[in-house]
Amino acid sequence: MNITLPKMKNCSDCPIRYNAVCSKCDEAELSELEEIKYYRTYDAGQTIFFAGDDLEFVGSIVSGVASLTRTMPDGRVQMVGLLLPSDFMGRPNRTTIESDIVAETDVMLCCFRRRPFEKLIESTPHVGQRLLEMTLDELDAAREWMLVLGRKTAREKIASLLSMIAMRTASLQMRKPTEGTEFILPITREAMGNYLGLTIETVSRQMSALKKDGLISFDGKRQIIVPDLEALLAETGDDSDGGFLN
Amino acid sequence: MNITLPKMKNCSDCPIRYNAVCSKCDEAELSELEEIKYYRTYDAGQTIFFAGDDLEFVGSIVSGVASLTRTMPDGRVQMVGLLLPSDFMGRPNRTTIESDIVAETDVMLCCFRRRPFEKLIESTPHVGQRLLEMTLDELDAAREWMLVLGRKTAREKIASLLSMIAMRTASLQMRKPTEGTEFILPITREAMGNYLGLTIETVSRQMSALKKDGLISFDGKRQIIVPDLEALLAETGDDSDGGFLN
DNA sequence: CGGTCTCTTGAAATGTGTCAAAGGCCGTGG
DNA sequence: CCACGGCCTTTGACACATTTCAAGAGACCG
Repeated sequence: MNITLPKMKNCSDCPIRYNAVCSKCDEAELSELEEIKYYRTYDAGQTIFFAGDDLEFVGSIVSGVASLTRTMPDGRVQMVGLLLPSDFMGRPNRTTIESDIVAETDVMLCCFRRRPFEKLIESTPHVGQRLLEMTLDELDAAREWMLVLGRKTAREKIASLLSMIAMRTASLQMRKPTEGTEFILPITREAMGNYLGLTIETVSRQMSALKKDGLISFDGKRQIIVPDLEALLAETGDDSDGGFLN
Repeated sequence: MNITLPKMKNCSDCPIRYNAVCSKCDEAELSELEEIKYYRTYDAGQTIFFAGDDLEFVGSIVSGVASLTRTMPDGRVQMVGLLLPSDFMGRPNRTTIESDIVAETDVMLCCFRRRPFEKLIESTPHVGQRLLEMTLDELDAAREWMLVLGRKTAREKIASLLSMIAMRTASLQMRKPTEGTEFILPITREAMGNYLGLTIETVSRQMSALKKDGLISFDGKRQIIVPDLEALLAETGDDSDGGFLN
């Protein structure tokens, strides 16, 4: 899954300028950041960090999708986070990382070496405040996911994942999500299974079942068409349109 | 499950002074906090906030245990967080709360009305910095739990929960956890099930199985004795002593 | 056009849930 | 002091969803 990487020179051109950890920064703060930032790119499938690695840098996803996964000694894998453009990767004040971080698609990162970034948090409050907000949002998302993992059926899990991606895609495109939506699944069946705590066979079966019931259809393996998002949301087990639509 | 509530007048007597959101504050900052703080107590079983409630205050757990739970429309329940002494409850910059918060034991809170606290975060950086640290730790814990929920068997789930509580108890008592430990389970079987994504019957069966295998024994229903913590850890499916022991 | 990888589908195995009943603990009231 | 009722927990039998094991289909690439 190749995605053209944005070409940029400075922060004002940056596609995630108003969503990333730097979004609250004024011009002065931004130029401080600009001095220490650097870009890195990864190909789909490449591992950005291995669990246990020294966390030499932190940064923002500029484009692409990366996953955080934990692996048990016997090989069972659970995805514990999905990093999308503008999401922050790594954490200050921690020298090692405890999950693998893998580029699910081609990924471009805006990086800061960890130490200088930590100092920057102390000196420029807006970065710390924004990072707190983003971390709280991630915590909410993680908790939402705990409900999915702990209590939902396989069909509800798949519907939840597809709805989440559909909602996000629709909102990026500034469209009312009520009518039909289509999007490209940025992850493989295996990644879906690892995200949802299911085997790939179960993922496949439930995808087929949703298709048979007319809730989704495919265009190829990855392009998903959702003719009626509300109908799909009804399959998630959550409150109908649980606050998403309005 | 009753716990005697600490009697205090000011922050310097506070049992969580060096762990809570205020732990980085100097004297000046502390007296600012002191002016706006107030205490509240709840009986075991009482709900502190209902999902959807207006978040009028935030605060720290001074003593006791509270849980965060989400409930699906059909009644399925998943616990998404367990708040222990010094943990922070609520979040700044969010007007409503999306989980129920329930006192699992008698609970004492140190509260701040939300608005003044939000202002305080902007003015006293140490509070915000500490809150960021604590939130990042919670996020790590939530991710750890996603692995438990998504990929572990019932037996491994129970072993993970018991190990976690045993480790924490041992470290509070400043004891090497290697040899025997005993502790009081602060939660009911139902709460265990809700935490682990299991029914109470499965919890009960697995507890019995662990007992039959000599990994734990009971003294009453709630007092748990762990003769050999490493043996219990080996049942969690994680790396043997995964960084906990040292 | 053969090889590899991902995905789909089928049949059987199994772990956990569901339904049901009984046991233990504890406070209340006779 | 004992009996009663309520609540939490345990245990059993059976049902069922998901996993496991296995084979085949489809897509992509050299």
